[in-house]
Amino acid sequence: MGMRLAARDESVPLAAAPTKARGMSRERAKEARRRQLIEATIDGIARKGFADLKIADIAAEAGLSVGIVNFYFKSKDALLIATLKHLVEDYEQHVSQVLARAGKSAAAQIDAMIEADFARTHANRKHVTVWYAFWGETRWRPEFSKLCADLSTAFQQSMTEAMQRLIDEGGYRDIDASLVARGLNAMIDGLWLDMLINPKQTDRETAKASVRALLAGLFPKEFGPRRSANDVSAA
Amino acid sequence: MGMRLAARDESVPLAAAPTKARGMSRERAKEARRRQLIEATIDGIARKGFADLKIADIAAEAGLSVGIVNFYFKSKDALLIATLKHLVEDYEQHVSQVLARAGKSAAAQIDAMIEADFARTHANRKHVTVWYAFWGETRWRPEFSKLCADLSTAFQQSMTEAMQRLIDEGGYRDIDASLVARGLNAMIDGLWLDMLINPKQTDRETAKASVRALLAGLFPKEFGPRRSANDVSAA
DNA sequence: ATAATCTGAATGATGGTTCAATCAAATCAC
DNA sequence: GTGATTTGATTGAACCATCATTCAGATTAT
Repeated sequence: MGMRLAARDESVPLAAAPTKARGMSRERAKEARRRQLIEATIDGIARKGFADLKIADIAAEAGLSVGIVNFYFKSKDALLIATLKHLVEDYEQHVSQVLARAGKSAAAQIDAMIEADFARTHANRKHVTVWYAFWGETRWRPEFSKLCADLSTAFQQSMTEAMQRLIDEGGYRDIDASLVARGLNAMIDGLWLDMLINPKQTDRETAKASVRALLAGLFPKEFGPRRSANDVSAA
Repeated sequence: MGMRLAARDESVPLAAAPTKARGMSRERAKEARRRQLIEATIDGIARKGFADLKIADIAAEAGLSVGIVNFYFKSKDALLIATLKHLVEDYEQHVSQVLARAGKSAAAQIDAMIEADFARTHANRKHVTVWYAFWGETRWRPEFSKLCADLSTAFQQSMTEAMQRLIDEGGYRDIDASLVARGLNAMIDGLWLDMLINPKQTDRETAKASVRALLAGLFPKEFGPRRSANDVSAA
């Protein structure tokens, strides 16, 4: 390898490197930087798109230099995988929290899952944009694929269980819990796409109303027209 | 501009250029090549993904040289836009045909739209893959965005009209046609995503069954458990 | 003969990655 | 404690591989 020494201009001082907070252990500081770069990647995708996202964009978004990315992640690809992993974990945690806070009845749990999916913190333009960017690439990246499939399966399972409980307790006939749960989850993802493509026509509230409209037909006792969301949310 | 002359090896003959069929006018031949390149682009996206698709891949897929792409399209971007336009037009035509063949009752028309969406020719791995690739990029490409939004709006409108007719004629109460139509369309898109991410769990038939399961709850007379798809399909 | 079509090597721009130099924090020596 | 030394973190220019695009020349159709 030949010389690649830079002729640094001594008259220009280097930008002050952001200093870790006092008392923060090196290990924790390292974790914080990784997190910072992941957040910058999310913002970067939202701003520039998946295809146009450069390492330089991520660095700029984080207020750091380009070299730093390969110091904390072995490649751009590894950073993208870490970012999707972060999104998945964040989403799982969000749903768990909402479910734990909700009433234990089957209807309340289903309602909570819907609320979780359309919460302001997650069903916003930035998040939806980034999720669809990843989904668009999933097909050719096995690591993306696995993360998405596992999340989808887990959510599907929770929804099916709650649905089965609702069917059993409510004495409903001729309803396949698994099919309905799959349709419901699909509808939620599709409504996200709608919010992405037609934000004028579909907002969070309209989307939630759409989901409830279909639930009302299947489970009139719990989601019927005379019952409000508050009724089912109460334990 | 300096010389960029190639020292072509005269001993190797150029590959025979595919010749247009006899009697084909130049205008038609040109259209055929454009179409060929668009098909190659679709195959290329399906095979390599949006992010990794090179001009060389498209040319190879079409069995032509790299130079040809910029002869028929002013840029790679223009080719991608033409490809999406082709997909949109093809899909619109497909839906029109299926609707025209179906019975005129509201239920039959709704059923036909579902059948159209899950037809073997369109709800297959290749098509779904490519659509999601485009959707993933839509956010940052106004041309993509407009094409997708227009298609979505048109389909939404047809579905809402049929739904309203079903509600009026069937004497249903407390059902908002627009909300239900939006939910239904969203569910279809979401089931496509499911087929993409979890192909083992979700195939065309399961997906259709999911849609019908929800419709059965809302419109028991037309889609209820005792009625088969054939019943509503008949005029 | 002329125009349209087609080829593929050369070009030039772009952007991921590397790495020598520099800075900052932690540890050590006393 | 204070200065010296080691270790870790950060920078950004240089490197280099990768394409989209161009275009001189070859081929084919009219």
